[in-house]
Amino acid sequence: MTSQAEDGPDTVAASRRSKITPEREREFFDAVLEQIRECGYDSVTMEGVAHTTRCSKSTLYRQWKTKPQFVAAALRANRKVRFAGIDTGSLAEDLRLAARAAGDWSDKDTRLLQALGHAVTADHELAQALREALVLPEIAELREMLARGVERGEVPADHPALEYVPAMMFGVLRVRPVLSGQYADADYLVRFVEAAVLPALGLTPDPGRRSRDD
Amino acid sequence: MTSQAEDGPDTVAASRRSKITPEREREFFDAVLEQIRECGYDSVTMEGVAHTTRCSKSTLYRQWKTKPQFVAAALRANRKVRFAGIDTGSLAEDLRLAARAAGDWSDKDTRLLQALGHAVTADHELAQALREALVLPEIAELREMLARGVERGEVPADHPALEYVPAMMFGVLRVRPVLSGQYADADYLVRFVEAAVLPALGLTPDPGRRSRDD
DNA sequence: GTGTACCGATACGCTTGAGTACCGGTACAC
DNA sequence: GTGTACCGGTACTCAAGCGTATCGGTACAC
Repeated sequence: MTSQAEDGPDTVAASRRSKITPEREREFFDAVLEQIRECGYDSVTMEGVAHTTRCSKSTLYRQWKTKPQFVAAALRANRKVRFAGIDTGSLAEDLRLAARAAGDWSDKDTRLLQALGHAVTADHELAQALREALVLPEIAELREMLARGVERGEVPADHPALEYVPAMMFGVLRVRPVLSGQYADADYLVRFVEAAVLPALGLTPDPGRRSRDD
Repeated sequence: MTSQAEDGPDTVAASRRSKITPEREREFFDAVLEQIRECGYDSVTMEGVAHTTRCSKSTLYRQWKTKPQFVAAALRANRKVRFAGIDTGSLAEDLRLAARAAGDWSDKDTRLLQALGHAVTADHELAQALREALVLPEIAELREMLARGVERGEVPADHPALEYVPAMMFGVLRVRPVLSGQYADADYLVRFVEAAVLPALGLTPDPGRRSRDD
C-alpha cells in the first residue's frame, strides 16, 4: 500500500500559490458534504458543488484530481473531536454527556455515513477517510472513557459488556432512523444510556430518573 | 397519495399471460438484489440484471415500468419471517436463538440495507418496500418475543430497557462492519446478547452473578 | 508597467445507463 | 395449421455527468 495521498493533496490552499483561502476551501467541503447528505454520493455532481459555491468546475478539478479524492479530502477536513473534555470522574455521567453530544450531530453524521455507506466499498481511500472522520475518533474517545471508568474501579476490567459499549452506542445512533424514521436526538440517546448501557455495565442508573434537566 | 401499486404490478407472472414462471421471476429478483449488494443501488443496471439472468432488457421492462419499481418488487418478494418458531419459553434463550439466526443473514441483509440506505430517500415506494422487507418483520418478531417474556414475568412490563432491545440488536448487527470491518456473525451476536442485552434486561446470563445491586 | 498564474465561464468529448422500438423466433390456444 | 402474444436480441434516443480544453479577466510579484 502506497500512501501517496497523505497530507499533500488534501489541503492544497496553502501550497501551490492557490488563491483559494482555507475559508473558501471550507465552503467547498461543506457544500459537497451537504450535497452528499441530501442526494447520496453517486448523485453528487461536481457541477452542483461548483454551482452552489459559485465557483467553476475547473477550479475544483485544479485542486483535486477526481471526485472521490475531492470527497475524501472533504471528509478528512471534517475530522473533529466529538467528546472532547468529557471527563467528569464518573463513567455514568461521562456516558450521559457523550450521548448528549452525539445526539447533537446525530442528524448530520448519520446521514453522511448512510449516504457514503456503500460508495465506500468501491474506493478504498474514501473508505479510510470516512472511518477516520466519523468512526475511529468517537470510538477511541469512548474507549478511553471506559478505560478511565475501569481504572477508577467503577467497572471490573474484564466486564464482558465493556467491549460492546461502542457498538451499542454507535449502533443505536445510526440505526434509529431506519427503525423509527427519526434521527436519534440527544434525549433519546441519554435515555438509552440510562436504560440499557449503564445496566449492562452493572452501573445503577439514577434511581429517581432525573436524567434531563440541565 | 394513492396506493396504486399494491399487489398488482409486483408479481406479474401469474397475470397478463406472461410466460415468466414464478421461479424465473425469483431469478430476476435474486439477481437484482445481489447486484445491489455488490455494487450499490445506483450502480445496478437493468442491462446487468438482464445479462446475468440471460433475459433481455425488454423482458424486464415489460413486467416492471421502471428500475425503482422493479427493485421494490424484488424487495417485497424477499419478505421472510426471520425468527419463525423461536419460542423456547425463556426470553434469554429466545434472544440467543434470534441472535444466532440474525447472524446467519447478517451478511446479505446488512449489505442490502447499507446499499439501499440512501437510495431510499429518493423513492418513497422503495423506502416502504425496504422497511417491510428487512426491518419491520424482525422488529415485530422481537417485540413479540419480549412481550412473551414479560407475560411470563421474566421482565417487568415497565422495564426501561425493553423498548431499546430491538434497536440494540439491530444497531449492533448493522453497524459492526463499519466499526470492525467484518459482518456480525452469529457467535458475535450471541456473545453480545449474553454480555449486554440480557444484563440490561436484568436477566442473569449465568446463575453465579447478579448484576443489579441497587 | 509587465508578466505570470490562477480564477470563472463555457463548451466540448466521451461514457454510461434508462427506457423505447423493432425484429425474428417460438410456444401455446384453438 | 394458423394466429396471437410473448420472448430474447439488438439498435436506438436521450439525458446526465465526469473530466478536459480553451478563453478572457484579474490579482499579485517584481
